[in-house]
Amino acid sequence: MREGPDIARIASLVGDPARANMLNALMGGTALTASELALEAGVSLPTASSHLSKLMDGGLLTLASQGRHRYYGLASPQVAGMIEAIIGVAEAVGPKRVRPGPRDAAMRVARVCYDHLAGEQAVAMLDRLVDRKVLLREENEIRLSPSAISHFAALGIAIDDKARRPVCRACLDWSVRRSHLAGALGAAILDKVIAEKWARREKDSRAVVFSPKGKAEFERVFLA
Amino acid sequence: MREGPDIARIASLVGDPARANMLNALMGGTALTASELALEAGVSLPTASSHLSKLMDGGLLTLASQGRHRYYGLASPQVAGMIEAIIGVAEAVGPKRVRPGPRDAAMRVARVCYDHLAGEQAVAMLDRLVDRKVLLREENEIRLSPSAISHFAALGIAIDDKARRPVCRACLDWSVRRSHLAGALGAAILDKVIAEKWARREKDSRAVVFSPKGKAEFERVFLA
DNA sequence: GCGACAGTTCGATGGCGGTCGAAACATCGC
DNA sequence: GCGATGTTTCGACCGCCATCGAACTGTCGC
Repeated sequence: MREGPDIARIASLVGDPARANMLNALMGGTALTASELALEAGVSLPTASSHLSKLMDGGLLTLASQGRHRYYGLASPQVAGMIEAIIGVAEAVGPKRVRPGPRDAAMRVARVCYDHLAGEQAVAMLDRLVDRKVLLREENEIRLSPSAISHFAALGIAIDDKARRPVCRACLDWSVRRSHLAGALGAAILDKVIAEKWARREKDSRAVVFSPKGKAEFERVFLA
Repeated sequence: MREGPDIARIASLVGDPARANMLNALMGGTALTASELALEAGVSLPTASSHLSKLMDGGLLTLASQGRHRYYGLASPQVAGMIEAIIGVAEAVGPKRVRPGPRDAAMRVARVCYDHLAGEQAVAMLDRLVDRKVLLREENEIRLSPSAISHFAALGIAIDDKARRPVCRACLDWSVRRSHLAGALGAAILDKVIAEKWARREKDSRAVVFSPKGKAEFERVFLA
């Protein structure tokens, strides 16, 4: 009966289907407006608004007002991590709806996780960067090697290791059971993958689909 | 509106205060009976029973019947990991009830996590075992070094690397932000700590409190 | 200024689910 | 067998909360 942190409060926020759908949508990393989230969750605008204010109260979301638009996003990578953990259990526990459809398969290969790349490709990339000693992996933390800054600069990715946000972070993958690269660097790499049009984001999904040529380029640059 | 795994279903199971208390209690690692869990959650027996069957349906618990006793335990380390992740967010988000009381402080130093030791002491122990190359850490996995079996045998811990359960696993700590040792070996070490009376489990809490002498012994053996 | 659009607040409704007491069921000790 | 103890099932009650329509607030374009 003694209780530490109010875990039920947090979990029940995620426990409503409408809110869960919203959070799931926000796992894509881009902040969304109330109307978009209402559509995503399949509820009316007033209902969505009520849910959003609850999620705000609970500290799970951040809000950025821009004119008459209000963009909601996940409050922190930690929240994203929690949701991934819940997804992991739901996957493991409810293989009832086992339709490993094309979208599901695509998700395993590559998907967006908050603001960086996840999935088999992302796991392989981190492994390779560590092998090549561009990044140094120690326990669950990842650090830049001395050569990292010039290495990424050559790819057109500027690393600002003075920024408040950690440059590298390990993020556990739920499909593969290993880490991929999160943090500012992970985000920058995802940006590059999209900007170079190596891959495009699947509409209404976290899946990231590489074009044949894009895949080859990505592998040449990050997996060679 | 498209949905992958049923995340709301899982989260709502954790989202009820009574069930959250039960799960929290089971994070201690020992399986408990329905009556104990009812007491823990502060509800009547029928209510507890109903909650327990829901948690079973949801795949979060396992059940071991022994005569007229029925012992409930967490279904998997993955479930334990999810709960730790939720606790982490609840801690981060709700610093309203900031009473870093003695119990909380003790929890940070050492506590039980499912069936193994967590907290600062546990993190330090894993670091040291890796430094001494008894264990090998690679990404998020931990492996035995060739010398590990004899090393632990000398401490009275037999390692069965043929068993189905992984011997070593990394488990992320929510207080410290790094890994500690889980898996069969982690469990065996916790057993030893308790059996040697180096520490005792705080009543009704996950905290593990070392005696002065026990702490010295533990540090001599694992942190030297 | 005014109309259009984005979003929130209010009020009323409905249903799901948590709650308990009583009774049924199961297993133990003897 | 019998009573005692642990546990689940049943039935009824109650409250909370998700839901929506309508009205209100705020911001933009012009």
